[in-house]
Amino acid sequence: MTEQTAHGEAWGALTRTHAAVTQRLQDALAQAEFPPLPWYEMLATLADAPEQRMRMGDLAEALVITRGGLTKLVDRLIKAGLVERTFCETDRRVSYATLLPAGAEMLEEMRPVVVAELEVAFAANLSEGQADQLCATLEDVRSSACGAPASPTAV
Amino acid sequence: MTEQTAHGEAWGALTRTHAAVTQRLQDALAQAEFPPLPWYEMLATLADAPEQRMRMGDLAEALVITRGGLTKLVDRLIKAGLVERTFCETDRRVSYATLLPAGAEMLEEMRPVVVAELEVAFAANLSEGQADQLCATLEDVRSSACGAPASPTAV
DNA sequence: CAGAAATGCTTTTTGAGTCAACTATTGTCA
DNA sequence: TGACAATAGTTGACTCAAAAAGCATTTCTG
Repeated sequence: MTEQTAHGEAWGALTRTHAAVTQRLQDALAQAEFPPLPWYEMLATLADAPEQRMRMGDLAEALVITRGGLTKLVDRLIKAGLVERTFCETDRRVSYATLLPAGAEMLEEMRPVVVAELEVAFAANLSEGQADQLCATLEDVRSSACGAPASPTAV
Repeated sequence: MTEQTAHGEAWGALTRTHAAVTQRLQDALAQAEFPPLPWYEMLATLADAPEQRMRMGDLAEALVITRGGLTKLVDRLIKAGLVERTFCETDRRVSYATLLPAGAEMLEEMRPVVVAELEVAFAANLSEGQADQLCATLEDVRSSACGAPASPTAV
């Protein structure tokens, strides 16, 4: 009766599955002597962005980490020569993380490793349609979770 | 073309959804001035266990953290008087984390908060059947993810 | 057009978690 | 039996990330 509800079970499954897949990706990257998973996610996100750059705040949101955490993550990627910090002409508060050619190269080296692991994790027991269905369901849950809290702080 | 594959999308959805629900639970507990989520998970896991106790190694696996991490987590719960460390008569290497009455009480106080948030996150857009389906699919993915690596270290 | 509020990012601090090394106990097998 | 390996857990050094405070710039408002 840990959670006793079906939703509790779903929550547990979500946690365990996320942990298992994450672990798998991290292990695969580490074994190939590639940078850690957050680096890959950042490179991949920037590669998709217009002009291959993003504002710090937007990037933090995309990567699901705090702004403070992103600042330091970007620092590490800069030190590795994969990314650079550029600035906005019209608003001098904002700074961009901009993908460098070396970062794009690294991304292309890492991508097959990540894709292969995802194939194993997702494709093994799931049809194409099931994967799409999973996506849709998860997004439903996510959007629900982003709403107002259930416990209205009471009085 | 971040991931360009359907599985990449599924991976992204999994990550975002997990983060959103986790954040929601953490916020709700913090606002109610309750202990953090890992404490709840530990209390709930122990409450389900036979004799309300578990070996350290098993508990670590159930909570998806390392043994070293669990040792310290248990230390904190012990300091809070919610749990105690007990020992095995027949194998003096093993120690148990054992739920104390105060821990069981705390669990019952926390449970409604967590359940309410999970209801909102999962029940809002999901039927009962869909939730079960989600569970099953996630478990499939998890079991696939626990298999051997895809990139066979090459040569 | 000042002064105040809001925005964007960084810095600092703090705390939790991982990893590797270590102790203690039990199991194996020659 | 006695040495060696395997298992269970803890400890300490380190890394990573979150939270809160801080600084600079921009926007809003009277």
